[in-house]
Amino acid sequence: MSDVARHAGVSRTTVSFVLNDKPGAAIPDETRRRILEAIDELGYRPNAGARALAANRSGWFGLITEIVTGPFAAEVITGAQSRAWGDRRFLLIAASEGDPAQEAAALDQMLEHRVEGLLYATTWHRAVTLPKVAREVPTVLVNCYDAEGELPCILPDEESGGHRATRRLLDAGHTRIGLINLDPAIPAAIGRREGYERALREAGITPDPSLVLPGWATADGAYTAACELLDRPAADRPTALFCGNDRMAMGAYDAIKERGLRIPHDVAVVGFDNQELIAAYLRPKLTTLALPFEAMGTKGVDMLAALAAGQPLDTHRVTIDCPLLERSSV
Amino acid sequence: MSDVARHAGVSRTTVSFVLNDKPGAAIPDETRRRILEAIDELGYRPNAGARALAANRSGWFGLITEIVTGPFAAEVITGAQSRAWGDRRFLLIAASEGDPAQEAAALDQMLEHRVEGLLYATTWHRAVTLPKVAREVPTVLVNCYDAEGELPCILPDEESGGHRATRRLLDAGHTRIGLINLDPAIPAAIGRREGYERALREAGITPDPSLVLPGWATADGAYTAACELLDRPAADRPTALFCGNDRMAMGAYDAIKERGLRIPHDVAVVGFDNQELIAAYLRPKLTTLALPFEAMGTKGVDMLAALAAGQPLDTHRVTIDCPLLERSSV
DNA sequence: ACAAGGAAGTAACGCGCGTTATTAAAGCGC
DNA sequence: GCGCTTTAATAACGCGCGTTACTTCCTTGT
Repeated sequence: MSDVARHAGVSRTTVSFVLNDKPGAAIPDETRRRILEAIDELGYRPNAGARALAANRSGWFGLITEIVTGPFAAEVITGAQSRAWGDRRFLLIAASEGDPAQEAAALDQMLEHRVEGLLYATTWHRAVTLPKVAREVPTVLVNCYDAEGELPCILPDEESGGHRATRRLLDAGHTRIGLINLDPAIPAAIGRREGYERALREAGITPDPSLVLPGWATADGAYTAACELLDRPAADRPTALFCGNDRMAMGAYDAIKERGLRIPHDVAVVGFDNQELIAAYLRPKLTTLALPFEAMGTKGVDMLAALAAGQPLDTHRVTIDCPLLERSSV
Repeated sequence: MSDVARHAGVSRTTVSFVLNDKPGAAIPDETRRRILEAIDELGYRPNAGARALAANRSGWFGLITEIVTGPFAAEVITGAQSRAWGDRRFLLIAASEGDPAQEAAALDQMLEHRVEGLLYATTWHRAVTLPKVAREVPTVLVNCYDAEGELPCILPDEESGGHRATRRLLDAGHTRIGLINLDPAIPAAIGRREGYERALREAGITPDPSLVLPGWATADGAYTAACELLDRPAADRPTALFCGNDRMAMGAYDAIKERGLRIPHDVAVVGFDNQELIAAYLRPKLTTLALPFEAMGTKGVDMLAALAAGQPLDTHRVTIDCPLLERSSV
């Protein structure tokens, strides 16, 4: 920077002023031009670390995920990344791999790097408890919530997702709709079932509990559940299946095809999660709901930016819609 | 740090010495203990940015990928991450999204952050040309190579992968093995075919070109190719299919099942890429080869660390084996 | 007794930059 | 010509730390 100043025949301070567009500093166009020219000629590049030190503003946000591998974390990263870079902020990413020791180490490093905020994302919607050092810095939870309800969090709107899926099947003329659910105790299963039942009631149909079976989040479990539903007498048999996730839809597909039934003519299927590799390559392609991971990532950075700037949050608990992706299974 | 020094009754220099285990500095245990105690009591945490500035060693490596989403990039990140954190180095990750402007912007930021090395990873094995600013810093290519052959690169060993897959099928007793290949012009397709033919020749079988069909990297293309192979007269019909990737194996599965043939009893299948969501959930589960993305990521960081330390590289072009994952389709 | 040498610790500079207070020059009204 | 304001630019300090050169005190050997 001193070289640039010398080259342009000004002081280092002046260079700093044009570099930062310092408001209140009166720099004639001619001087500014000379400086920019010198920067260009010398190939000068400001040192981000030194700027951070001097300005007491690191520009870093931390992002802790359970696993980096896996489509979900990657989407959160993508969303957070794009939003952060656009704002000239940067993401220090770490994976805890579910190991508290690694998580603590990651947290330590982040604090040493003086992150201005922390994003904590989980693979599936659930409750978490953070180490208390995390309180030293603004923190936002993504796809999870803390039991005490103290930290702001961003969650998928499971209920409206369940409603939207069911509604889609109702619109296609189905009235007996089976729900092959996840583990019934987890928030996703609870919310989606609520949405499912609300959609039915709104259509004047009383939800039939015998049409709701757990599929235990596996293709095999869903296959078993689907077999049970499809082997009922014609009058009791559902003409559509809403599956808790896409892997389960895969199992359901097998059960349906095995019986010589066609998708979607005989049985329609809606999945959940939009795992591209499954949903887009099943035959026929699977209509499913997407978990809004990318949107959750960008929203997380937004909230962090607000918190880091000392602004209050309008909402402590944000839910984001799960959009329906139409393919060919309905 | 000054607070810690005052609290422990020593100078800041001494604190720095114990913090960095400065060799040659004689610190009595008693003094060291007092200092560590003060650190603990005051909750002192060194400022990573300031250390980097003073030591003139940022500790950052840059990682540029085409897409963050998608299983491949995520694995590279995982591998690089774990290796880097273990070495107290950190990864500044950016996605180019295939956009040269974004790529240039990312590169700029990385250089401003004074990365000590750059990892450039692509989604599929191919040639690339980097912007020349990338030459300002040690660079290693991952899953790609530069046409000039100047930059060190890490590539999957496609040939040995093709050999291993074919060998597995030969060992299971198959002698007529169909190859439903990727776009025949890309390095992956060429290498794998070479390995396939070498394995056949080693088993005393002359490769039959009519058994090699392009599947164009899609499930539909592979379905078509598989149909063509399976509809041949029994004597010409392959009893095993080696598919260019797992999505194509999916298409092959459909063709096989449609004909009432069983996997693996009537037709065995081997895929490539190990896309967990497909391979592990197809029924039966798919035996496939894994692209060693994670290993490539860790190796990349290793090479970068060596380069950043000024050590020469033993090999300019590293290939890494593609391990076989046995499941139930052979 | 004294020199030599090691142990323990420190003052002071510099890393690359942002920022504040201050100065010097230029413009303006009378 | 003199005061006053605006414009243009700078010297100097501090951010939090690593490091070098230097000082002081204590042993040890003869």
